[in-house]
Amino acid sequence: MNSSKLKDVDELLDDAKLRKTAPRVQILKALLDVAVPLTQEQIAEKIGKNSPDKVTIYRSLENFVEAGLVHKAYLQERVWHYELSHHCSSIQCHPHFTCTNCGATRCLWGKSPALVEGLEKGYVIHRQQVRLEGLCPKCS
Amino acid sequence: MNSSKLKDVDELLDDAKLRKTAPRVQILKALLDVAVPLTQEQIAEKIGKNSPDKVTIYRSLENFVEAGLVHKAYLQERVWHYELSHHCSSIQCHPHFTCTNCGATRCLWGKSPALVEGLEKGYVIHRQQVRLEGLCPKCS
DNA sequence: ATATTACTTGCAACTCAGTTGCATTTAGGT
DNA sequence: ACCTAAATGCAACTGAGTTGCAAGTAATAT
Repeated sequence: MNSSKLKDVDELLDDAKLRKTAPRVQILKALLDVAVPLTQEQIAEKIGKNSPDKVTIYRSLENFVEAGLVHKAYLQERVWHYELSHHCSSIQCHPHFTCTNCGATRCLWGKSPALVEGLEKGYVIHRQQVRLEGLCPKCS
Repeated sequence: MNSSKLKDVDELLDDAKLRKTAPRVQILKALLDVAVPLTQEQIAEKIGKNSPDKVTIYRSLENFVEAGLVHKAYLQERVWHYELSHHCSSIQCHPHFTCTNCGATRCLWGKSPALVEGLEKGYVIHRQQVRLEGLCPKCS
């Protein structure tokens, strides 16, 4: 926790017009700390023993998603991962690469493929998500 | 159920070196019948009242995935969807478009974006998945 | 054709990420 | 300081998918 980060968190909450509560600050700081998407469980672990209840974490994350602060992605089986959406275009987040051997995930900033084209008239694309599976340098 | 389809199913199972059992034939026929990915529940519904147990459906689908006959995709929240993989490249299935209003899903055959490039040395891509959300012509 | 055996199936009970209901607490305006 | 809508925490729930195990069956060997 450093002061510049705290300021960021305050600004994020202000801009999103969300009340500044302890759990929300804790959760946002946890997300600011890392460069990869986290699950509810990982966030709780990162915050430590005075972490908010898991229900509160889920609800806060949902608030953040509604406010556009956070993106939600499926990376591994049956678990949501959350990450800050700052620096993502609204229509397309960066791709995620997950190693099928060690499970590590990497964000591929600036490597988004072009948006799918050629859809019939009437289709409106709100979001494109790209997920990659394979082996990371350690495991290949 | 028509004979050409039955023949297809037989061939698929033979080629995959899987035993020809009633549940597997029923499930493969259900998948051959449609052009969109189905959930376990939708498959059971499609087969009707003499559908195999849901455990059997899951296990058969898993067998098919291992054999490369079927692809698995997350389209909606927390539910796996399964579809035949015939005519998919092994590294990249076609993208899927899901309407956030009516929930309908469409397969975008032949509209795959280029594979993500520029990964650091050592990364090996086994699979790229693309998911689109937005509005379909009926809902836009 | 029958026996053998490894593979499959079905049931019941379980797991676990995520959700819901509700009583209690708290942020932020008055 | 007070008030009220919004946020929190606990306990109980939901539902997709899984596991263990006994019973059934396809494909092979006899």
